[in-house]
Amino acid sequence: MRLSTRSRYGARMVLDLALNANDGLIRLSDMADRLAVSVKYLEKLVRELQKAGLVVSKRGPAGGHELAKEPDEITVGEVVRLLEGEVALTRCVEGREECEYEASCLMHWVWTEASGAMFAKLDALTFGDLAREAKQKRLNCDFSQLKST
Amino acid sequence: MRLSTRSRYGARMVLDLALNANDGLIRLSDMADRLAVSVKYLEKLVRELQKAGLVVSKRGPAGGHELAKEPDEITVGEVVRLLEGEVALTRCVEGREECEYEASCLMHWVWTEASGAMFAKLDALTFGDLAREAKQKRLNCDFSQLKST
DNA sequence: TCTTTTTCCTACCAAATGAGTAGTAAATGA
DNA sequence: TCATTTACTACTCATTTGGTAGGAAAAAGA
Repeated sequence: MRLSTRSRYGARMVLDLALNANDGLIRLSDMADRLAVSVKYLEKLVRELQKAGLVVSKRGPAGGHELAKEPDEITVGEVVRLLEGEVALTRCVEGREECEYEASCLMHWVWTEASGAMFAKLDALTFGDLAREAKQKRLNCDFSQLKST
Repeated sequence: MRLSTRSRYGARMVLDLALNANDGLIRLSDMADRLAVSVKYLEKLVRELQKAGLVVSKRGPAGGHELAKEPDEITVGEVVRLLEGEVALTRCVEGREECEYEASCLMHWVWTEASGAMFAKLDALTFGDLAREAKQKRLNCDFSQLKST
């Protein structure tokens, strides 16, 4: 029951874009530096954010990426749901696949409740909130120094 | 971010033991029938419940398993934590491994909050609660019929 | 004591998933 | 045209998950 690196890096990336929103388009190579994640991997993730309409990108020199919406309009839950392949605690809760046991299955209800509680938290939190928090606490959210240690 | 079958089957098993507590020792083969899971796999899981002091077992004819505590004293969270290898959303939150980024990492806090919310639910729910609920709703929690369909 | 029934234990295995890389094509600005 | 940057496809490799196999040890009854 681990969040995949996809969500974690993806969330870091959206936060990075939110924090650096004033600098215009952000290059992946810069983000890769700050986030301590390979360019190639971020590339993969950013395209998903893009397809979901969270990020817009531009190619060529002076190209890069930026958020397509206000940070306050992007929730953490949204990003996690997007990048995390399997978003519910159990397959049956997700509703993709039907659960033959559902009717007689009490546990089904338990898992639904539990993942509901988690997403309630994540959905209530926007990247605007996080960006403000980071600024207030003077967190630069730059992992590049720490990388070597 | 999926619960493994270990937790799910494990929780089903504890619930089964709670529901059939009056029948004395429960054999794995019976549970395997009701839960629609192989004996071999349950065997593996029950031993972990046992080592954690949730279940006591006896060998030989008329042997079997039973809960070592009252169902009301076993929470769902406890069982999940036990059987789920990785219990926090991220490795760093779990605290096993130290997170070099922790200090400057806002996301760290987010994941902590989210998994906290989930476990708050799971920890608040005992198998006693579930057993009463099942009885009240007349759920027998027997998956054996459904298996074939 | 012998047999049967049950749990206990150690390996092993196959498929899926996760995490990431390689290589190339397509824009774009100078 | 050339350097730079994203876009895309395909592949790889290690780890995890979800089991299975085969037997050993205990216990109860005949």
